[in-house]
Amino acid sequence: MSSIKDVAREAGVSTATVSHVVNNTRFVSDEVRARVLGAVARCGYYPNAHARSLASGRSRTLGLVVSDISNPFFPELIKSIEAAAFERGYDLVLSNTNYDPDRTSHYVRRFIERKVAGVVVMTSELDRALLGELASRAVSVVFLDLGKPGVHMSNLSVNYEAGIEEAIGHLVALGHKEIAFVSGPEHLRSAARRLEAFRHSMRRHLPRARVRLYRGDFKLDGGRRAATEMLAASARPTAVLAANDLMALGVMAELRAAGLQIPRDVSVIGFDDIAFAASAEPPLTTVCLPRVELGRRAVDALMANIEHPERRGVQVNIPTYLITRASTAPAAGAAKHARTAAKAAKRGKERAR
Amino acid sequence: MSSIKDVAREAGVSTATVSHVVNNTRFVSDEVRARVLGAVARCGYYPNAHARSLASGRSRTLGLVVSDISNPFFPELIKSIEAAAFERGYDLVLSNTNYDPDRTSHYVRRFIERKVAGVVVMTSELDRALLGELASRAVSVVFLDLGKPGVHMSNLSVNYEAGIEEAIGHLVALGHKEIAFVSGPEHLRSAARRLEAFRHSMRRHLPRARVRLYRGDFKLDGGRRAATEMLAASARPTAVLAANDLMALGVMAELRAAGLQIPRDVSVIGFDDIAFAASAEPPLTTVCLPRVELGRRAVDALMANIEHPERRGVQVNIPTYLITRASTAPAAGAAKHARTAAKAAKRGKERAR
DNA sequence: GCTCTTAGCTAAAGCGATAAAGCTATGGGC
DNA sequence: GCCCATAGCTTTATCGCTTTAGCTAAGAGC
Repeated sequence: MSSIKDVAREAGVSTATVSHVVNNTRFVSDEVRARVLGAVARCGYYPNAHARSLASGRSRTLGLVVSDISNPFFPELIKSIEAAAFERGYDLVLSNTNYDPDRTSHYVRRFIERKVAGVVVMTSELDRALLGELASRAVSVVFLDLGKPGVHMSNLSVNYEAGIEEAIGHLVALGHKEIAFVSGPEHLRSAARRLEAFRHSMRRHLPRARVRLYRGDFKLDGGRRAATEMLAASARPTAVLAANDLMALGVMAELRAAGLQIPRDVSVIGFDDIAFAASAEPPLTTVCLPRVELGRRAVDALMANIEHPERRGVQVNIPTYLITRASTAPAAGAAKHARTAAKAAKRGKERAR
Repeated sequence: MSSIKDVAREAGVSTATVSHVVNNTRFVSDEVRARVLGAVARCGYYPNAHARSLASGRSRTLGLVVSDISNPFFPELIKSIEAAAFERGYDLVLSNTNYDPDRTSHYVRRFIERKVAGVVVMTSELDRALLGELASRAVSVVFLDLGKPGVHMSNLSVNYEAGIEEAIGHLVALGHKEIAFVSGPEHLRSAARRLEAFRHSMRRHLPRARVRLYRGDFKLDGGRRAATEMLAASARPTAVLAANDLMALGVMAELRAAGLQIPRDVSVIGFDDIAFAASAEPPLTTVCLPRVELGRRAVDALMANIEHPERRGVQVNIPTYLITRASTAPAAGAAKHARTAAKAAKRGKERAR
């Protein structure tokens, strides 16, 4: 394919001039500019991005590290990051780590080899050693609750506390005292943060309540299993807060399969506000983690780091807030429905996969 | 950062030798190899991907074009494509077109500039002109129902007919005669193909039935609106087939909100088998479009094109098949034997999975 | 009328790898 | 003992661009 030399020859100018016309890096007279543009069109010239990056030392590429695209939390986030990158003329290289640290470091290495301008880290497998590796090569990084901002590094700090505080406040205001929490995989930082926020809010609102904890997996099934355990226990909680929407949906499905009604018998609150939350049956009350904003601000912060490498990274706070829908209602006596619930639970089991 | 020259100096060899050690492109004595590897480690050497691509003319990058990541059809597909690309040492550049042709061609241009080895096209905004643009620059392409295979181009052909035929057959066996179809946006090829398959199957099974068509948008709301229209009509269909799961879910939600029970009053079948289908209330009977396989085979085909540019692209057939869950039941008033037959079939299917 | 800017271009040195071609011991064949 | 293969490196051209320094002509200043 034709290179800048061919275009230069065709236009009767030097390659430098072609470069300046193509990149608008220097004034070129209208007449010459027109000639160059004509030649570009006639040659079907597309600049070679590799040659360009090699010569300029820059690459207009961002790396994105996520742990699992198929987790409904990510698609919208990725979409917003992709859109922001596109607007700025950056390409996005996607990496899905599947929570695997080896794979993660493999990807980091590739990003370095590619000389990406920056990387957005939306997972916690990427530890401080890897972050250091990136920073030492002047790759800008923006990460999610992975530490403090530093040279080339900005941090997005999600205010889990605010939303969870609102959620617990909401439940307490509705008269709930027996509130269960379905947590995420404990090795995930985001799960730990959510749990911590829950504990904190509970101490504040219901200091003497027993802490009912169920360990989940951030997936539908984890919610299902937690609900099954709840049903098997002697005293059911009147409300459950799940560490993410997927589990909340699982909880609702299992509870309903057991013949309970939501929110009449049990109130359920999720976290994240994935698209399905609003369309669930009943629509799920949930703590919204604004992902579109998160993505946009991630790219904003990254760009600031890229354009001003001398400045330290920034700390960006991402709010969370409660969206009240129909899965929460005033607490009622749970005892009343205990018997029918138990029976229904049996039927539900048979039907369950 | 240190380049191949620094490593060569440090190891006391030529850059060619370093290159051969790093890439395993030629035999190098154990002693020298060890020296080079030592130097690589000491220098913290990471080869510059751009220099490499420029010199070699290859790039180990794939482009992926999708129309909307936030459509639940895509995440799993992307995940499988990403995994296949990673295994082969290729990076994936993601592009989300939002169904916008301008954006799409912008991306194609970038892919060409980047000298991507191949691009996976999972959308139909990318027309034949753009495909030609890619092919003429020796970029391998694999696309979804966008035309015939050709030089550098392979086609993945989804057998919509098979699954929809199964679905209609299933409904007819259950005694349904009034079957409605909720279609997708008509300008999307995949929507058109699904509708066509529906029409064809209906002609086969119920040649004299009135064709009940509702125009949807591939989103939850489209399903909702279609259901609202159904409820408003004088005669309700006894079953509805939606062109994708999202709309099927929307149909179910709206129908239930109107007090109908599924599948007792209306049977619903979706298309795609997104993750949520199995967890819906009731679990959705749907036509599965195996996305993990689709992604894997897309990358396989692409790799074949890349590794054997002289060979013509191939035609890959992707099957679709019905997964029977709990959203379908015999039509009210249907013969009893149909009911038991259907139940038996259902048990068989679920076990088969 | 001569020098000095300045506008507007060109020349050419890299960027960091790959890869074709070339060089030099070493050892086998006879 | 000589020639020739071969193993194992090195030399160096090249990929296609950016970018610094430099060149030239035209107009400004006095």
